[in-house]
Amino acid sequence: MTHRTADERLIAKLRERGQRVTSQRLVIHRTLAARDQHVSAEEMHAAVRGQLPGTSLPTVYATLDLFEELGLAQRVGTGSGPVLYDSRLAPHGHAICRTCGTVSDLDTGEPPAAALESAARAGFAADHAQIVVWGRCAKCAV
Amino acid sequence: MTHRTADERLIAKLRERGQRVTSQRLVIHRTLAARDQHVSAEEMHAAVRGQLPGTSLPTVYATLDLFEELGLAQRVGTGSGPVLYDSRLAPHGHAICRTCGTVSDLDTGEPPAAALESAARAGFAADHAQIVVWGRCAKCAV
DNA sequence: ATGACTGCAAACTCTTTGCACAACA
DNA sequence: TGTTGTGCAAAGAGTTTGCAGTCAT
Repeated sequence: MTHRTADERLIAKLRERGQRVTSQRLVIHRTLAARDQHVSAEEMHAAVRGQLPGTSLPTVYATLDLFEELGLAQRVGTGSGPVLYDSRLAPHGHAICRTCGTVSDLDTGEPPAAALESAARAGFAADHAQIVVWGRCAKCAV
Repeated sequence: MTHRTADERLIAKLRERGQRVTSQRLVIHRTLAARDQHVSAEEMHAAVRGQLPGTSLPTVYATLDLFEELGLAQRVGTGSGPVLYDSRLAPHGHAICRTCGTVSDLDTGEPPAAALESAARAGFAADHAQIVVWGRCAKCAV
């Protein structure tokens, strides 16, 4: 996806909700899309400061939260260390190393229907599903 | 599983590693097993203080971490709020409400083979897999 | 012009660490 | 008796909040 179309999708979503298009939001969105990888708020802050000096960490947090609400990013809770935000929206999972905490992507395909059915049965309106795998990465293998 | 056999499994694992059997470990283990549900360290602390007053929060954290290493509990990172520990070791998933943060169990069956294969291909030694579903719970549905 | 957004600083929550004492082996 | 484990207090990491000023609309 080009900058142009990615920007336009963000702008459309913001306008739709009467929210403002700011340079911080544009830059953070581009940075997220360019990585196509999970990023922490701190990492995003560091990356964005290069392009837009003075950008604050609270703004990065607020913006990533906003993107999650807009469906442009997905939160990944690892259970240790900071929350990560992922711009890769196609279904995929994450492998978390118990030793070094590194998170890597997994090609897992669609989540099993049983999970979504079980959620629906409980009256839970699911909008995202992912598989999380725990273990030791190649580097940390015993 | 009775108290007796659950205790003995813990004791065996501790002895195996030359670690000590303390009343804190026994009580926390029983409390975790009795709930058969995800619990935060704070919740565990509150529950344990009733039976063993004076138990400290750092000890609860250390003990839950130890149980995870022993394979007696599983860490669940929700991405918002505290980490939860789960004593239900049979494969199941978690549904996390974006609004109220409540986590509920899902009967998801076995994790898809594709996920574990993808992990193995990357040299990742997986010991646990779970499905995480995001959305709105019945109470918070729009 | 006006209200949403931002930056700054401080507060807050959750978790870990350092150290002296207690208690399992 | 020798350590491992515990409690306490304090520090640390990550995230959120309050408020004054800025900027998109």
